[in-house]
Amino acid sequence: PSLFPWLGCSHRSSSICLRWEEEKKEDGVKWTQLEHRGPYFAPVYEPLPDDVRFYYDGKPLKLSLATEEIATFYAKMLDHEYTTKEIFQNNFFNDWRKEMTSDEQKIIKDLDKCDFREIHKYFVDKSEARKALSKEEKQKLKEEADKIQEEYGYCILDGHREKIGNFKTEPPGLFRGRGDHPKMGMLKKRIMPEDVVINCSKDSKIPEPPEGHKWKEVRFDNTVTWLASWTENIQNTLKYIMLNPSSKLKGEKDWQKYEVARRLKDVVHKIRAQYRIDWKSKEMKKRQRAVALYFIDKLALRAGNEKEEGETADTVGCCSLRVEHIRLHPQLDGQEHVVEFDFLGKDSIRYYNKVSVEKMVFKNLQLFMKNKDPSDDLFDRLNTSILNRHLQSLMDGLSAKVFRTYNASITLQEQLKALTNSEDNVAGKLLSYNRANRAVAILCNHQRSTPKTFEKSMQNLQAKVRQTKLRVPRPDLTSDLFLKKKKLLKRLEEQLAKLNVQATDKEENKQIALGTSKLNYLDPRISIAWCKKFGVPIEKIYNKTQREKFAWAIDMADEDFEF
DNA sequence: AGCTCAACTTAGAATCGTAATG
DNA sequence: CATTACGATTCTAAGTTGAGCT
Repeated sequence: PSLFPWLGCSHRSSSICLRWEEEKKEDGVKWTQLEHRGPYFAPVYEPLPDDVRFYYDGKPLKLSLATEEIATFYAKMLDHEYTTKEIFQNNFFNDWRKEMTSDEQKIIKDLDKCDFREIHKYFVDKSEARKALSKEEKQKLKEEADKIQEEYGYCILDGHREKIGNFKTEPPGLFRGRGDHPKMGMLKKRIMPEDVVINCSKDSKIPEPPEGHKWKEVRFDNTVTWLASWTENIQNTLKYIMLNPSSKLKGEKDWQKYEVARRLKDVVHKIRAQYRIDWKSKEMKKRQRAVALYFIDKLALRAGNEKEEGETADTVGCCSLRVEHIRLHPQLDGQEHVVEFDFLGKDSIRYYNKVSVEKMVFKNLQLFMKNKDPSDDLFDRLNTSILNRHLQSLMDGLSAKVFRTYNASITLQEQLKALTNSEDNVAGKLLSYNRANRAVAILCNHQRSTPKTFEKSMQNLQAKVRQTKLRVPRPDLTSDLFLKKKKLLKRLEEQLAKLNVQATDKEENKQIALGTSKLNYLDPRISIAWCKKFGVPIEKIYNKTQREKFAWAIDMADEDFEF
């Protein structure tokens, strides 16, 4: 039986199977029934034992409960790099002082005189103690967590029991922005039921707020998919409780995303031809649009919205590139018309690339940069809204990010075709798969910091390779002795090959994160078709969670699937 | 056209749990 | 059996998009 009966077998014969689908919803309507228990709130603050003290200017100082709680947030982070940063310290201290009693404010005036070390040690010990718990005690904790998950972790959506993605409110703490964030260290306040808006269906069992509390609001909006929301106090933006990726709602949306990208495949040649023509347009605006689109298409850059200065880290995408982010080289390393990109993108991840571009693009860039300061916008006549409006006019549903999805998926398909050798064993095929995946991750600039244990674990692996090599019997033994060892030889050679593959894969993966593209950019049907075609079990490619997320694709893709 | 904002997807780091190893 | 290593999972920040307003 199908995991996704509502999908029917529409990929094979949509007209016949429509009857399996649920009642078609009106435009914008996301559900007809939604019932849940509301968010699970972060545990209340437990005061420190009396023997764990905070010191000011060398002397112990008993803090009020609220002040102490915020002190523990800082204390817990003491050995993190964040606490060495001046902005972090200042933001923390400002916000902390705001929550102090007036007596405390009179005393605590200098963060440098605050000694959190005893509190820090208390939490380190506590976490050690947790790790050292007996099997039974750990089991008991696990059961308690499972019970909460069971009670709050699911909702009913249109008759199906669905897993919720994030059913807990975010606990209070100190804001940890990425990169050079001006708000790092600010106090993230505790979310109370009075901050929370509940969304559910009118006729469902309305969730009860915790004893003695009220919800901010209960609404019945079936045009949105969230179950609860609140406004976060750092950036003053909304946070939502939403469904898990394994849910039908998210799955269908995911499917739809890849179908849009597949439609782009049909018109991308036309679009490319058009932007080449537009490079010569007499309208500056059109030229900028055409060059930006070329970057988005060729380099898989993000759209690049404008950001409010001073509110977030200074990062850019395509439309928000500044003159200082590129350098033009008429010649470089034997190539012509080279553009050197160097900027911080999403999450302050550096994008560095040297690309040889078409002559017309190069000339246009020179033109766009003429008489500008380094801090001026490269595309001063363009923004994401203009670009996306244009893209929408070229194809229904087309926006800048569709190019990332399209180029990622088509690259995976092409690379799999080029790299897979049907003669290889499963390990060899998996290396090819990972390499194809890696080509996409590199295209999308999905980086990670080299794992702390990388060098060590690489050395361990190399040592293992050496050991295995030593055990391989040598043909210089007398020939019948050698023949007897043939079986062993074969086994060891296989093992050795596998280890070498592992080592290669590991090294190539040092600073590349494969997960993001796998989860968000690669049409899962490509991978599933590949698995089926080459006899690789799907579990080798997708773990349990991933198989749940991609259930829709596992259900529909056969080995002939073409993106 | 430009601005603001809600709603949603995408992202790497931190933490957790378990399998491999000694 | 204890420790380590690593994949899985959780967490929540940081993007994109388009609607609605002026």
